[in-house]
Amino acid sequence: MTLNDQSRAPGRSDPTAWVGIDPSKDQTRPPPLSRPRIVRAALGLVDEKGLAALTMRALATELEVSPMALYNHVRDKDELVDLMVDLMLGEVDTSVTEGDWLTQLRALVCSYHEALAAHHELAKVYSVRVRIGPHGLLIMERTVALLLAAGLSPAEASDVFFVLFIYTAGFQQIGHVVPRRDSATQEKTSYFPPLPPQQIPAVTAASPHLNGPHRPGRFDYGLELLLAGLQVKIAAPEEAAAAPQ
Amino acid sequence: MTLNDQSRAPGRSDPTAWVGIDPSKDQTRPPPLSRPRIVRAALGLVDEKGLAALTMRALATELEVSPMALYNHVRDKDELVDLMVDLMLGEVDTSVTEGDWLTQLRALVCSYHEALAAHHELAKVYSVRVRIGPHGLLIMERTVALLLAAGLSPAEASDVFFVLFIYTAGFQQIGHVVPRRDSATQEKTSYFPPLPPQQIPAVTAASPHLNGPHRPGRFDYGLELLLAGLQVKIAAPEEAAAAPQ
DNA sequence: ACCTGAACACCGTTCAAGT
DNA sequence: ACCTGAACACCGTTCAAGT
Repeated sequence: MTLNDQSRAPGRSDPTAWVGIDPSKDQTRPPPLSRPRIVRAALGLVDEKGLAALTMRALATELEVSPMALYNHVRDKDELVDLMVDLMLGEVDTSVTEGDWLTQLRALVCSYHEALAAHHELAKVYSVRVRIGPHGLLIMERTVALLLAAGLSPAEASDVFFVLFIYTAGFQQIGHVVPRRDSATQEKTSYFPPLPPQQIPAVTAASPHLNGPHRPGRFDYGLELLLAGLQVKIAAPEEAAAAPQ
Repeated sequence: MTLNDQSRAPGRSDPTAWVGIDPSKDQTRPPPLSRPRIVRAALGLVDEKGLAALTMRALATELEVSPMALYNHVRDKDELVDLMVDLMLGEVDTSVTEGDWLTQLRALVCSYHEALAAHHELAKVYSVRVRIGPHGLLIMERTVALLLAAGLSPAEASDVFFVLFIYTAGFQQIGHVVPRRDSATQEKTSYFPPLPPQQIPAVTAASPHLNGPHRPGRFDYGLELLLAGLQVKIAAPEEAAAAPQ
């Protein structure tokens, strides 16, 4: 369940050993191309240089290989991204079984959050679509199982799963308020367009908290909000079915 | 507050009238290029053909103009997208002032959700970053004001704003589980990789609800979860400050 | 089976030139 | 001031050819 899970083809000896090259400095004579090696290199590239830097051509030069060589191991860029996401999700700890369902659920979602935060450039890719892989399926299974254990119906457990999933994934992509560039001076200005403060008193009052990156405990705060609401729904399942609107 | 808000340059007469062309079929002699006309055409293009179809070149041919003509009205594609997002956010109804803060907040978030759902291809763009415009700022102001009216501190109101914002925007991008393509047969298979059902009992039990697009009331369900949690926090503000984890 | 170079059909954007 | 065509520096991917 670590990053290295997919990295070693079992039973294959080090191909650089017989040449007498120190295997620790494997940059000099790179190991042969393989699906796991490509995926790990791609994740490293995105972590280091951002999602926009992920280019089949750039990845190929990183691996010291022709761009087209990649296509022998990966159908296209879409499939590569799917594999990268599942590699990232392999870092999620799904093995916690101590405590009640709420404790386990909180631990699971927090671990999911931490895996996404550790690769938050890749996490942005959720925006497009989710093609679920083995690790993603395992997380799904554990989450839904805990919600069923809490007494929810399969339909309601699915709804809650999606809410938790959407909040956690969305947290990585949304909300980082970027300062605007002043169209004339090119300089970064305030994060909101020039409006007199008296027209936006609430934003002005909360300005230091609304600006900039997320404050450290913000994810946990929202998660507790969701879990508190969940406990309310479980305690009073009748009127919770339909929204009062 | 409608789509047409930016569309009419005030006091400009119809440039096709003097030629004797029926202004209703304005496709024959297009009106002169302008920032609002470009932005509306771009939004129409994305709504109709998807986000990937938004190309400066495609937009230019849609407007029957050279690609480079657009750059006289728009700095680059990034700025165009910002303008499109703010046009979309102009559809949000921020004028509801009846009822208590909770009623107003629910109405505001629902209207926000509906605007995004009406242009859900464009809504995906939130993934990258948010460059807030005048309409976005107005929504921010109304939301934070309602939360302050509910008795929250500026810091906590900011946290809640982001949670609502992340959930609503994230709902448009995340969770649509796409079926995988079988790597051999090219046919769409189940949305999860082939694992024996006894290894994923919870997913199997909830399978009809987890698969496919979101069920109709799912957004409202998650919103009520959040609002229920919010009411709990407001009722017991002391221990709510720090997450128990 | 795996890798390569050349080429195709695209992008966003710069630039010099037109009116 | 506004628009144009040509060109630049990129993309992902197909194809025919090599070993």
